[in-house]
Amino acid sequence: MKIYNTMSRKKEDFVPVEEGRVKIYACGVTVYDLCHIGHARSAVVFDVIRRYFRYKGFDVTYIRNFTDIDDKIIKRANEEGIPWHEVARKYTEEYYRDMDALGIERADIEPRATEYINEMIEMIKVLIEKGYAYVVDGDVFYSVDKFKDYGKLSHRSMDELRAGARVEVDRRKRNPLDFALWKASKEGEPSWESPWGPGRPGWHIECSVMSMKHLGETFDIHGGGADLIFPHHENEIAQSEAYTGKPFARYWVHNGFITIAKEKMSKSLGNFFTIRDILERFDPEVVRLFLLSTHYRSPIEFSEEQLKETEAGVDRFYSTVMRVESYLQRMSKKEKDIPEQNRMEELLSGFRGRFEEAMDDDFNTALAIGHIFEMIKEVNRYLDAKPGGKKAEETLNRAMAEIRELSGVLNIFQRSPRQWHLSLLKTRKIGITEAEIQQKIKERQEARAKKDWQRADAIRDELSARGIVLEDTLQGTLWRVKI
RNA sequence: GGCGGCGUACCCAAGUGGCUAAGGGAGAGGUCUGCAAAACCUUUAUUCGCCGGUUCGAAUCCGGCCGCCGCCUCCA
Repeated sequence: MKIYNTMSRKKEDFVPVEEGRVKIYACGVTVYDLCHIGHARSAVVFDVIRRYFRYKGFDVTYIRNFTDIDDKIIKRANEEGIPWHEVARKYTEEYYRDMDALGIERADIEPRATEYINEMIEMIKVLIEKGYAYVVDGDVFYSVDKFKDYGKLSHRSMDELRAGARVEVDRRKRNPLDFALWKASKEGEPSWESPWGPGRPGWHIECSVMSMKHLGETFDIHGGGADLIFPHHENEIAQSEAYTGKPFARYWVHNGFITIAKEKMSKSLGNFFTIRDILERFDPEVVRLFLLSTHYRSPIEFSEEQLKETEAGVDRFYSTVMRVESYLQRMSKKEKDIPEQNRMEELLSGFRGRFEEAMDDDFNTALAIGHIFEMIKEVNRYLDAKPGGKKAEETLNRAMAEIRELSGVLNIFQRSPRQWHLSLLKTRKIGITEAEIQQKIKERQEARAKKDWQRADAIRDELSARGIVLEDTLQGTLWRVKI
């Protein structure tokens, strides 16, 4: 497997610290508000990375943290007039609601910063002892000048960083780039006792502590959104490596941004869509496929248009499943020699290899999805040749099983066509039940039996006006939600 | 200002030295159908922002130019 490492700016062969095991730490969210689609991207990307490692037979430990104490949470608490831990609790719950919907599996360990205050204090103590940190009025700062490799992840020298600095300088810092390990709390703010007085941890220290505690001093993959490269991950490296004297993470994996009108989606620009907003109008599987249709490091331009196109893609899959199921129900038992049989078998036998090749190349989900759609096309083509007999039945079953299994690694295409369409009925807010649709189909069937085309078409038009499409097949009439 | 990335058809998007430049969406024509729908077939890039260069051979490597974006600040 090859993985692009932000540290080396190259794709590297993946060699785990411990054979057969992979330890992943991905930075999660600060729970102070609803998540937007950018958070969803990061979560989906690492969810797939984790699933793919597992598929490859690795014993995976995956950690995703929650930052449950920081300035934004405190600010939010003041705005809403509730305690800070209520804010954290509430938005952690909302996070799960969104991520569960998107098919993101829970991480193996989901640590919260506030559960590790003591460990953070211990680590800060050692950093002070080792001369990497200093105390000023109850604050503790990390001294970046003491860490010779500072800037190695973001590929910037200290001078370059300083030259571009746009922040107001805290005069108490020895170097403007020094960052807080511990922040003294002001009156009324949440605080924990520490050797430096009451305060709370800086942002970066939690990830160093929690990853080390659960994954050891050196682990395999550390990642998150590309905006975390500097300063967050740079600072984590400085803290952790100063503390242990060992390399922190071996592979740094960062996902690209979601853009709107070519600009990065962000809170401050106000150009963001929450996951909640989007799930009001699109099925979660559509969102998931959309996010995986582009390589994880490239930017994705978010648009309604693109989601609609993706929706058509999901529907294409489930339509094919419907078609296969319906065909299998009453296909001819007679063996039939068709040229498509060889073609199908050949394509099918290479499918898994193509899928893995794509995924082994830095998790190229876009290409992998391309291969899945190619197989969907081939299955349809095969059906058009009207194959018959035991061999055809086996071929169809095998093809669908394989498509299902490999799609499962991406956690897409796992439902039944019926579930998909029932879900669409809900998402589209079409006020009609399946029973009502079946009733209409029955009425229309009777009209068709009498060759009363006018009546039959009227029923179909009526349903069509409500967003339901009917399909007459040899095996009966099927319904779908119009895409 | 410094550092980095991107520019592939009408849209999205793989491909980073050599088979016909994947796949999806959209449009047009056709097959199938009572008519449809779905599906399939054909069609829409002799060409990969532009200009040079290296090479037997480049979308892929090098140089220049144009355009867009990101990071250097909290941010997924």
